[in-house]
Amino acid sequence: MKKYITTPIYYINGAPHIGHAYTTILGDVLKKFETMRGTEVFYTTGTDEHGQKNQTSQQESGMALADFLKMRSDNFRNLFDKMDIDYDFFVRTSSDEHKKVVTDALNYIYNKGLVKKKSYEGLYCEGCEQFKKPSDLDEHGNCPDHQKAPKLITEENYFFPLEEHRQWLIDYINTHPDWIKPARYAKEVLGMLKEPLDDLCISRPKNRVWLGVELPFDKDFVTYIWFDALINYISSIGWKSDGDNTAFNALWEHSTHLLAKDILKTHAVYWPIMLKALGINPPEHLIVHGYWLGEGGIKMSKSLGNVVDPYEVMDLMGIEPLRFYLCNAMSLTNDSQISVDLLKQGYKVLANNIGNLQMRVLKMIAKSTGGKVPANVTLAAEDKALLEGIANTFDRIYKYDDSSLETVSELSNEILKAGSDVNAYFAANEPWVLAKDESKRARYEAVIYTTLDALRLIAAASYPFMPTIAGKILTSLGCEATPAAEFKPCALAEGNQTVVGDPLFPFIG
RNA sequence: CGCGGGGUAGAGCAGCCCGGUAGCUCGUCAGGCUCAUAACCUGAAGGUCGUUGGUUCAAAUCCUUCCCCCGCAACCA
Repeated sequence: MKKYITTPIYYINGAPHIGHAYTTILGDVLKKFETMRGTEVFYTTGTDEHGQKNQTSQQESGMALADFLKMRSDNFRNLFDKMDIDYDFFVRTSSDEHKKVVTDALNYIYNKGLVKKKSYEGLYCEGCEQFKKPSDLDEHGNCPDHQKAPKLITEENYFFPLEEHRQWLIDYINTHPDWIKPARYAKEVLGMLKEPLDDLCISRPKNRVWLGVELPFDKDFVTYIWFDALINYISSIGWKSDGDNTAFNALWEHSTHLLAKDILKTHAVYWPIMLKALGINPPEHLIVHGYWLGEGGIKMSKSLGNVVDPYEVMDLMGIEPLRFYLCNAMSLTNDSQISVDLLKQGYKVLANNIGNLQMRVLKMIAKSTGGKVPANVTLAAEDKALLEGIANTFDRIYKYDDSSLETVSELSNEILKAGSDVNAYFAANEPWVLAKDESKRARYEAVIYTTLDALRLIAAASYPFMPTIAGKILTSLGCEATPAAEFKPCALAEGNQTVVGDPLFPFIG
């Protein structure tokens, strides 16, 4: 089996922020988790480069269109590269390959008679360059952002009816309780489906918006940006409107879209209905997460000074501790707070629990045995219980049927708990006292072996979050740097040469 | 009554579905240890679990009243 994991494609009319970083990191962690347990993963991310705002920004920039789009897209790609994201494909909606699939998909539904043209009358705010609903306006009927009355305009557009599929979608959600995770977001979608669905407007007249995919059946229009953007999930893995889709189907069958809650409706309502029209099943899972809020639990904003910049915090603590922190701290059901103080706090826990544990045991053994892992040790019941407890916990998590937000959250928690347990074990057994008494040599070696083996298990379990650091810990124990998802106690080879290196989590103040 | 989520020690969170001595991390204080990265271990202080009423032998947990915060309702992870 091969799995397909996607992030949303990011809208390039803005700088990458911690939320983009998080979603993309989450996908990478899931990919590494799956890969470790032997499941191949095709992981995609990319950029959404069409639409009115990009068009306006490009014009203001004075740059050539292709250069402008590449520059903006690279803002994202460079961040992901700096974060060592192991994506398999980076999709750009401005690419010919993607546009062809959008065109094919439009033709496909058009030829099936699923698109209708009608005139649309609405209140259009020229400042926002958007249609406004009456409920969007203030008490004077003005646009709240521009303090101006919107104009009533009429324009022809192409529409894709959704309402006839509403009951099907409700039934689908009710019969597939794992489709949208966590479950609270499935509830939210069911709420959206209580009211009839308006037809989805899938076109924009070129005189307003020209940056997009031209409609194949009417050259005066481009495709609505969301219709275009969602298609990336199938264009990235080679869907064809006519032709052999064997490879596509195999991958699509185990597909997971990661997304934040703000784009739930597009992914859980529009997208499955679009797919249905194309004769494609819904993706296997939607994994939805909340927002990162700034200090005080309020939205990040530059004026409040509570923005957490991904580059800044990466420079502060390193990408891998940041990955661990974000996966550990994101709430399963709520928005989560993030600040430099909280990040430092999370880093400190990692450094003290795991970094310090590695250092204390390695330095001790370097003095007593020249760094060799003790051989022929006899473990006490307490030693075995500790190792079995840790191994069984990780083994259980790594054998879950699915991997999701809950999985990475539980795994990260158990890693920290194991670190605490081993530190407590180490202190309780006082190997530094045992070392001074030659008659207690056997016990000393058993305690050291147990601690080293526990550290091995913890490092292996940490691999999806911190591949390089986990690899360094494993190498320092004389093990392979790339672990498999096998969590057996007492599997550390006796006689391995251990090496004391530099601190893996240096003090950051 | 538009939909959904939240309100638990100074801070950040878990527990709530399947009622039964209120838990974790950070911070604070005291003690211990000295192998180790301003580290580690142990203990303590600190919460009437937003509010009202109810069900129950028993409610953070179930039902109910009200208050507050946040998100969504064609920008944005």
